[in-house]
Amino acid sequence: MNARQAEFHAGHRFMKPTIYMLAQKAGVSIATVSRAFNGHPRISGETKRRIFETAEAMAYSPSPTARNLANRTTETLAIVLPHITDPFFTELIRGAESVSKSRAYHLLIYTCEDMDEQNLFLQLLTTRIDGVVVAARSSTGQYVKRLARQNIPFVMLGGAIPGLHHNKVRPDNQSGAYQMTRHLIVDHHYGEIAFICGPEAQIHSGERLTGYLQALRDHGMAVRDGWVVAGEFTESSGFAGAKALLGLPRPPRAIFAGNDRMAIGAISAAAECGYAIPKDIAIVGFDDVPSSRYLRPALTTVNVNCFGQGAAAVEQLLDTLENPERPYVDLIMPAPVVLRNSCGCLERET
Amino acid sequence: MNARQAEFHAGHRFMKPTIYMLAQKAGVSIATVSRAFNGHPRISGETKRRIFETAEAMAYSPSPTARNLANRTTETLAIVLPHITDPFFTELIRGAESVSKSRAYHLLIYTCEDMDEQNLFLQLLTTRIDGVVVAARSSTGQYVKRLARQNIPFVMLGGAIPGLHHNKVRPDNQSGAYQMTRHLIVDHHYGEIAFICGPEAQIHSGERLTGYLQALRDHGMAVRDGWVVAGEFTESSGFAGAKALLGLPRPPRAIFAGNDRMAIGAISAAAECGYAIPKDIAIVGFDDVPSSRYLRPALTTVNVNCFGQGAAAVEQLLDTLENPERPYVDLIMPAPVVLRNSCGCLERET
DNA sequence: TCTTTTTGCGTAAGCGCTTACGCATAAGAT
DNA sequence: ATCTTATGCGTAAGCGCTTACGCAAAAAGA
Repeated sequence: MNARQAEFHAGHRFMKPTIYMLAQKAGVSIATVSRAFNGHPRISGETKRRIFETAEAMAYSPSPTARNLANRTTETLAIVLPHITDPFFTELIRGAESVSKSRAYHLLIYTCEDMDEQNLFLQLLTTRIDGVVVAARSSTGQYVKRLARQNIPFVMLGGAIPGLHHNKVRPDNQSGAYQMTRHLIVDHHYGEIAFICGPEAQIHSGERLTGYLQALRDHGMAVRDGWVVAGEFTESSGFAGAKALLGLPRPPRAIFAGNDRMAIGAISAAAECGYAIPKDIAIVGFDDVPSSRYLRPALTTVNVNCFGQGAAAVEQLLDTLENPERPYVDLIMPAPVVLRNSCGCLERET
Repeated sequence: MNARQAEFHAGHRFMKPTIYMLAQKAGVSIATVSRAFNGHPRISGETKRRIFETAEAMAYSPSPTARNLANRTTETLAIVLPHITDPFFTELIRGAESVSKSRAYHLLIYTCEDMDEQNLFLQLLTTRIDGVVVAARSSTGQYVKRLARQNIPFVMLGGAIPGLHHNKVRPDNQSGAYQMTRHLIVDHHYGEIAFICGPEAQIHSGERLTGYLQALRDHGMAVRDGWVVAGEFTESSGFAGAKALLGLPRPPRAIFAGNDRMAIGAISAAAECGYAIPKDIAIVGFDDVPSSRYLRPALTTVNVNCFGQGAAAVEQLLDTLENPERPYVDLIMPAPVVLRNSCGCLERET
């Protein structure tokens, strides 16, 4: 079989060299070739040298697919995100990529953007992955259950699936929003604080809103009608939201945007309406995306350590991959307030 | 063998169901199962139904790896980028993803960020891909040659490898920069125009610089010493570059940043130095990333259709994958100037 | 009714690797 | 010099699929 295969292959024109062809040329068996490429100890230096030499000469490199099949592993992870437009998610990816690379795993990125979630998860099943990191949306649960059923390890970012035990990492959204609101109330004595909320489909939105409301309540402040407006976590929705707020008969003294992108839009809107920030109106965000310090004024926001979340998620995933018996962990990342200028604090850091 | 394998598998606890197990339970041969899952015409509706039913019941889904091996294709593409922090690249990815999804391909994203290029390309060889899109940097050539040697189809984004025939798509950087400079000179009569250049390693940088210089020359304007400063295509380097420029004994009347991120940094710097934009100084960018219209003032820039580039690149790749004899194409994307406010033009679009 | 064609399915040989076994030969121990 | 043990390598059986080939039964044609 060995010889026949080698001959057969040699007969073809552009066929990629296989382990059979290499073995034949190097005058060894395919087992030896395999051992050379896998760093097996019981192989002589001389043989190894010869194999690598011939491999180089014929531009051989082992077929990853065949390897995957024989090894029953792909060394590949996937990360599922709503989209990659938001710096929040790109930072997440950077974190995830950083640790998957350091542990020699490949990372596939999937976005729901131009595909409904259901199809995405179906496609996920047709690819070779060892595990998945899923950035939760409220609708994600049902699909993730499919993964669970197929016994594909996964970790949820920012959410939990009821009735399912699994790894998760999430920022402490509620506390972050609470502290930020508290800062505006207690440290700046702003009386009227509006909130631009993110989309319902994103789990973060609700948690941040809750923190904001809780802080108002705890400090005896009423929630005025029309002071919580809906946004989409995008610049344009932040812009629109702020315009609406500023068009109110009695505009707020501060705007708390549910994320930094909306804060950026809100700042544009306020500037366009002739408001000085933070003198006339304070605007703060949430996420602390890298560019928020390059805004003028520099954005006061809540740091959720996007990079760290991505990194932690992959770390957990790889840990349970290596040790399936390992108990699931629920990692809650602290979300500290980062004071810059847009709230009225005066530090200057660039 | 069939029966033995099935029994063997059944004996294990958590082993994923294989085609053998499914075939046994459904009372057919593995060939029939395979045919059912591949939409083969010569199979009865009844049998197919039964197979899918049992598959559903035992949560079977065919192993992608085994399929890949048998089919000698992976339906997976890779895209190699310097990083994903820049919206330019995320748009590129969006474009690439959009067409690869529509043609039922998977897309792997690779960044050089925390890994030197050489390792990245080595890792690329250990994954299962049918082709690669490479966003060129000046150092990329040598590595891409390796791909060529392994007969892996690829297309270059923004650059060409000398001595190698291949597909490429690139923006018309030089013409875009030329037109933008011309706009500042001819339409606004700005006499002193500085340029913040991108890093040498990125091919775009040089081309844009060339266009800028050419326009100055064509309009009889001298290039003043110190008016071309080096940047890194990041906000912070744009900030620093602008600061340097504004600290000059005779600061420029306009700053042309080599990309939008640097323009954002430059705007911050100018604002911080008390300059009004565009009244005191005009600042323009390059790329037209989505958020540039949410800057205040809205950024005048050059549109390079990042999304379109990514899409076109994948399209070309898939085309040569489907038809290897197809001649290589060199697609040059137009790079029109987009007039907004930061140059002094007054349109208001949001 | 007797071909001929079509339909539905099974058998077995791959796809290109890994690895358990096992067998010489070389090295070490006694 | 003899008996272990270690070393280097080959044989062959998988990994979980696809598919060419072939055969029986059903459908169509005569």
